[in-house]
Amino acid sequence: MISLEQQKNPNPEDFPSELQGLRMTKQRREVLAVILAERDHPTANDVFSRAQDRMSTISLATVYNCLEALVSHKLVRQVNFERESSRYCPNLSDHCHFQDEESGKIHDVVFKEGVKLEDLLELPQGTEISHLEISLKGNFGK
Amino acid sequence: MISLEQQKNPNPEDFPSELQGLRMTKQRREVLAVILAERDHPTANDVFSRAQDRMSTISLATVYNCLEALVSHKLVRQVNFERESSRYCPNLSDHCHFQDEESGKIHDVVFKEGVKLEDLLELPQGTEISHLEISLKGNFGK
DNA sequence: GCCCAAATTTGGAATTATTCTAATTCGGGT
DNA sequence: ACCCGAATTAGAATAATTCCAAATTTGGGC
Ligand SMILES: [Mn+2]
Ligand SMILES: [Mn+2]
Ligand SMILES: [Zn+2]
Ligand SMILES: [Zn+2]
Repeated sequence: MISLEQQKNPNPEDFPSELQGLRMTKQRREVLAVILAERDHPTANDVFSRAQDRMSTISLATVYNCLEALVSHKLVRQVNFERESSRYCPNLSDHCHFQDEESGKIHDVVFKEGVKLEDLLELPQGTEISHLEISLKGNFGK
Repeated sequence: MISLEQQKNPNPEDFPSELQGLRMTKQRREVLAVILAERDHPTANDVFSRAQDRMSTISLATVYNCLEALVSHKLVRQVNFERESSRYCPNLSDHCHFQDEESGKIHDVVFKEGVKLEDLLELPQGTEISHLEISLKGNFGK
């Protein structure tokens, strides 16, 4: 059993045949490997072209199917900025996203330790949050 | 000079001919009035049909043009949830959005007083934030 | 008021990320 | 090896948004 969390160059072969209750098919394995291989935030198309390098027969529809399966089983995160195409993130730890307006690149931003959402927002009590997305845009000082 | 902030039934006629440096054309006035008339978060299409009630000749392209003009001049906020179509918000005060998963409706959520972003996030120093979007999903307790 | 250039509006076509469809292939269990 | 439900595939469909080029409206100068 491997730790997917911080492996540098994951070998798809090493993934168990099931993760989080999701059957690891050849294609899902490949898509997951592609995402885990880099610390960036590729679009579905990026994932598609990277996956094609090692599996030339994979289809874009399959990449979308795999991404949706991986996201719903919480093996990767989906990241949205305004109306841009979705991106996919290998980092499962609690974090949010900052887009550098100059390069368009997306960076992970970690929450300070011990901060709770209720400390920040006037939420009507009883509210249950199932999903939270924080997205920042800006630049790194002049 | 009127206060747009909390007017209940704004009369487009009352808007000055220029706001925030934006020329108030008939159509922009109408689109703005539609958005200010309710405290909800209509889509471009919602705005289009509401605007058509009083201005039957307005076109969807124009609604999109007007929305983009109003948003960029900060007379209206644009709100995004995942890949759903954009919504538009009349509330210019500092707040974020909660979507009730049962009804799909979007509610404004106010920030607690005195909380600063830097208190929450490990931002590399020097970072300048030009845009921030916080979106929550969930439900109101069982 | 009239004229002009510039800005805006308009209908329709184009774009494009994503989803859908229906047919084919795959794979684990027998 | 055979079966059956699940997964993959190519291609068509969808839908929000943007683009385009023509028509209209606008404000400013005369
Ligand atoms: Mn998300
Ligand atoms: Mn926004
Ligand atoms: Zn990330
Ligand atoms: Zn709002």
